[in-house]
Formats: sequence, C-alpha cells, structure tokens
Amino acid sequence: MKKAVTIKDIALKLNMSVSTVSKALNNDLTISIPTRERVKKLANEWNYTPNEVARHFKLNKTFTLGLIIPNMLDEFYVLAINGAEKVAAMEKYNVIISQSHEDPAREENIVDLMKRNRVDGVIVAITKKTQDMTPFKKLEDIGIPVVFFARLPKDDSFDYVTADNEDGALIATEFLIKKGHNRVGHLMGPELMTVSNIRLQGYKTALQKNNIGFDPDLVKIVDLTEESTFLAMGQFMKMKSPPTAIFTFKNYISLDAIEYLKKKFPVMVEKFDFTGFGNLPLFRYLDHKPLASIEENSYQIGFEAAQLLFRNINLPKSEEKINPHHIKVPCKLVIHR
Amino acid sequence: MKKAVTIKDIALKLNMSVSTVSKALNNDLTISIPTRERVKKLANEWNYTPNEVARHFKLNKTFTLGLIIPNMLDEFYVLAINGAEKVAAMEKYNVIISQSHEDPAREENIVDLMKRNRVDGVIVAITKKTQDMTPFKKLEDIGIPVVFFARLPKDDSFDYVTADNEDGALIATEFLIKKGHNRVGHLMGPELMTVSNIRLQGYKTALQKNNIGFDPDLVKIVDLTEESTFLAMGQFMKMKSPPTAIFTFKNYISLDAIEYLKKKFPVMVEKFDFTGFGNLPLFRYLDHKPLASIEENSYQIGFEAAQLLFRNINLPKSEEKINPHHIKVPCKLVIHR
DNA sequence: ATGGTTTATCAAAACGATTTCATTTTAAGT
DNA sequence: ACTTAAAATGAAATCGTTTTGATAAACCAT
Repeated sequence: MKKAVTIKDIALKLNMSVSTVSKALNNDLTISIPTRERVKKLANEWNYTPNEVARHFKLNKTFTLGLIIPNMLDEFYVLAINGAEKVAAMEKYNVIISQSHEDPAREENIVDLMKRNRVDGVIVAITKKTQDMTPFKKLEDIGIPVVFFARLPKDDSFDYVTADNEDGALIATEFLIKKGHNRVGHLMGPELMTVSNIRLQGYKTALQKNNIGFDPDLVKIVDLTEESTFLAMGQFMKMKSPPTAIFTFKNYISLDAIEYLKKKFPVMVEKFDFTGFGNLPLFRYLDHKPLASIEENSYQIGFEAAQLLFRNINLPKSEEKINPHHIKVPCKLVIHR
Repeated sequence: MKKAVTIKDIALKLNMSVSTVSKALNNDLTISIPTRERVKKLANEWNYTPNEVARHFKLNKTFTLGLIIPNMLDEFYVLAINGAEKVAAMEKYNVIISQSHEDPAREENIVDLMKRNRVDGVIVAITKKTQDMTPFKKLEDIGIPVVFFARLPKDDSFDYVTADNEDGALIATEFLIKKGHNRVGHLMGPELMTVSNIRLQGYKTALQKNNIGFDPDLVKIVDLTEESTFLAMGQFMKMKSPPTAIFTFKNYISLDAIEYLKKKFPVMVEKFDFTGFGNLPLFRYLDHKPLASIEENSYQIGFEAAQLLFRNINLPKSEEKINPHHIKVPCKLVIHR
C-alpha cells in the first residue's frame, strides 16, 4: 500500500542523520541555511507530511481539546463550539467534538475515550441527567483539566463558565411585568438541572423586586417535550385566574406553548406574552413568536470556556489548581416585536 | 505533575515483562488465566488508561474518521454526522468533525491537519466554492481514502454518496404542476455547485414530462442570502405573467421568498405554493410554510458515506481502488399541509 | 532419565519523531 | 601552522505499546 514519507527516508536520500532533518524542518538555528533548504526542498517534492501521531506520542501532548455536548441539533451548542474552536485555533490546537445525546452512559464512554486519546483538556456541557462526577475527577487525576459550561455540575469544585442565568431570568420576567402583566407564569426546566433552579430564582427575584407575591401555582416543571408543555399549559388555563404572560426556561418551550394556544385558545394567542432563554434565528420566520428572548451569548461562553481551559493547560506542572474558577457571561434581552 | 500509569509500571510492580502485561490486558490466550487476572486487577486498581496515542503510533492506525462539513448550523449536516457516527461506533471508530465555514482555504487546512494526524479516512461535503481537488488527491496518495457527500466534486473519479437530486427535484416540481400550476418557477442554487445543476435538470425533466415548455425567465440563481432571494423574487413579480409556484434549491430559500411576499405582496402569500429541498423541524411552528419539502435523508447519506469509506479502509493493502463508487440515496416528498 | 510437546513468559525490535550530548568540521586568532 | 572557539552535524536515548522469535518451565510418553 501507499506509505507516507518519513523523516528517515529524507535523511537517507540526503545522506544526513534524522536529527539533522528533524531540526532542519523545525528551522533549528544550529542547522546551516543551505542544509535547511535542501531538506525542505526534498520534503516538499516528496510531499512529506509529518506524522503528528508520532510527534504527539513523543511530546506527550496532543494539542487537542475534547468537547462534549448533549446535542448538535441545538444551535446553542453549535455556537459554543464555534467560540471554543476560535480560541483553539489561536493556540494552534485542534478540537474534537462528541455528542452525549443526553445519555450519561454515553457521556462516560466519551470521557474515557478522550482520556485514552490523551486530549490536553476537556470542555463539557453535561447531560440533563448526569449526577456522577467521578469520570471527570479521573480525568483531572491524570492531569487533563476540565471546564464545564452551560450545564453545570452541582459540585462546585470544578471550573465552569455559564450565562448569568439568574440575571437573565430576572430581566426576562421583569420585562413581562413592566409590560403590565401581574400574573406571570414560569415554565421551569427539569429539577435535576442546576440552571433550572437558578432561573427559577431569577424569576422569583423579579417578582419580589416588583412587589408581586410568589404563587407556586404559576410555576410548572416541564421536560422540554411538547407533551409536557401542553400538559402544563392545560393546567395553567384551567386555573381560576391563569397567567397572562409566561417566562420559559427555554424558548423552544415558548414555541410549543404558543402552538398549544393556537390549537386550544386561538383568541388568546395574541394576548399572551412570552419570554424565554434562547434567541433562535428561525424566529424571523414566525408570525407568532415570543415577545423577547434572553440571548445567552453561547459563542462567548464557548470562547471563555476554552480560554479558561488553556489557563489550566498552560499551568506550570508544579502549581496545582487552587480555587476553582467560575465565570459568568452576561445575558442580553432581545426584543422581537 | 500527575502522570498516567503505564504498562511498564504494572510490569514492574508484578515482576513481569511488559509484553506479558500487554498480552494479559489484551486477553491473549498464551497468557495463563491467573496472570491475566492479576494484571487486570492491578490495572483497575491503579486506574490504568491505555495510551492510545502510543498504540495508534505503533499500529500505524488511528481508528479515527475525519468529517469535514461546511457548517454545523445546518441541520442537514448534523444529521449526516449522526449517521456517520453511528457506523463509526459500530466499527469502534472515532469521528472528528471540522467545519470549513464555506472557505476553501480553511478546508485545505483541515485536510492537511487530518492528513498529519493520520485519520484512517475522510468524509467531506466540500464548500460552495471548492474547485481544486489536489488536497484530496494527496490524501489518497498516502493511503487515506476519501468519500464525498452532499456537495460533489466535478471530478467523477472520487467516491461519493448523494441524495437522488434529480429525482427529488422532479418530484417536487411535478407536485406543484399536479396542483394545477403551469407557471412553476425555480430558485436555483449557485452555479458553481454541481447539485444546483442537477436539481435544475430535475426541474426541467418535470416540465417536459408534463408537456410544459421550459421558460428560462422562470429560473433565477440565488446564493442563499436573503438579499439575493428578495432580488430574484422582485424580478419574478415584475414579469408580465409571474410564476404562481416555485420550486427552490433549498427550503431556506422558500422561507425568505415567503417573507418577501409577506412584505411586498401580502395578498399573494396564501396563493403562492412552494416546494424545496430540506425538511426543517422548525416548519411545525410556521404559519406560512412551503407546501412540501424534499426530505433528503441526510442521516442515511451520512450512514452510507461512512459505510462506503469503511469498504475502502478495509480494502486489502494490495488491491487498488478500481472504479469509483457512486451511491444515490432516494428522496421523499413530505407534505406539510 | 531422555527426548518431545505443550504452555507460559520474556527480551528486544519496531513505529516516527524530538532532544541531549558528543563529535566533527569550519573559521578565526595568533 | 597551531590552538581555540564557533558552527554544523550526528549518535543514541526516549516516549508506550505491540509483536516476533527465543527461552524457560511444565507435562507427557517412552
């Protein structure tokens, strides 16, 4: 079969040692200019392609970042990937991406794989259900730093980057209140997720700030499926005094909620106001859309997560991580109409 | 710094040679059961994580597939990735994904990178503008097989997997004709792209089959930006007898076209019928959407591309590729209302 | 006991690059 | 011409694993 040219082949042809060739290719100053050029010329002619596998092995470094995300169909994560890739590119690092598909077992496999492949660091948004943090601990045990983003571990000892969820929730809720709504509901995310609770907190704070009493009946937990949103909306609409506006955990939920209204209470569609996390590009095509979105700046989140990771990667061997770094990226309200 | 345990550490501790440990861990039958178990036990206790970098280096094989796509924000590609990943997983291969962002220079970098990293094969959807195929030729020169999908090279000597674009275009156009339209327009994709021309061909065939003369004025080329679609629609609407239905290269274009009508000819919105390639999940939330989509089965395309790639990877060293394989995955019409 | 298998283990080479240290060559200074 | 310093090259070790061929130990039959 076809085989790639090695440094040795070149050395042989030019009657020099492999060390000279290696150095020549790396522009080592101890090699004379003429030799350097002879080597490079032949390397070029022969289409020499350095074997990075060998290099990485020797250097004990892969110049690769591992990215673990739940699902690439969610634009949020794609943008975060792009942000991380940007930083990686600047540092001449590669990025490998893997999807957990919200399955903790699969996630664990991926972590193991990345560990075996000796990535230099890992950036991860855990699944909705991830509880056990030992796989990540083990990564750090062999010196592979980890940074979490978007989906956070309960355990605060890890580094993470997140949107300022509490503030975002506050802004989104307050926006509805200022619009004149005093019965603002909340469609909350899964209880298991740390962010769900933080956003709930922001919602509560907004009420408080505006002297509106918290009514537990105005909060329903959904799991991001259409059915659960429909169910929750049904419960809302059955109330003696239903909410007139809703802040949702994610705007995908708002969309399903609007669908529900379109089907069951068409007259209400126009009156009901929604806000939620996630500013989706498709909104521009919708006739009925949330009033406003919380833009989480996922690109920025990915960007900062990668930066933080590099800070850990480049830490001098001796220095151990002292305190975990927690970074909050500010949110922004985007009004759609 | 923390260091990972190696096979050597284990051998030392157990007073055996590294070869024995290696074989034990690989369940080699020439190693006695008791030794095998002793080794595995300690490996487990010490959290031994095989260094795949070293392994790949030694085996001259990385068990990794490279995937190059234009853009992960397009669901089409994400689904294709998922299909390819499925096959890779079955073969115990990893997948690394990189985005060209429609930039041929960037694409070339990625190819080079994958070559240096010695992936075992590459699956690629080229950029809109890619013309030069030598980077891919060079890949094959050192024995790394390539399979193209979705976006095809002009050069037919490569393997590829594609939707049956001509048939899809035919079905989509004919659907409009059968609905009673005899002035069916086409918003065509960039001329540089092979698929654009193939879809145009399908459109023409549909007209012919239904005894409708081809009117070149009913075809406008767009570049997938909103502006160019608006421009093309403007030209259509200025005609003495404009089209009453349009088949578009991609349904994203249909969406922009519908937006145009909403703004400029609100009364026409309901009368105008659209079909196009790409069945987007977000359609369910739209009040004004294309009449039907051509579902390209991108998951299937990714799946088959990976399968084809493995056929090449597993080719005995001796056998050279004879004829290129070209696979067409059938399309399906999905009606939205 | 002797030779002949079979079974279990080991030593060493190999993969492709980098890097340290030694050695050779060239140039400079007297 | 001779020493000495500077410049250029080379030899060899190394990274962690697999694999081949050799060796040692255990078992069997005569």
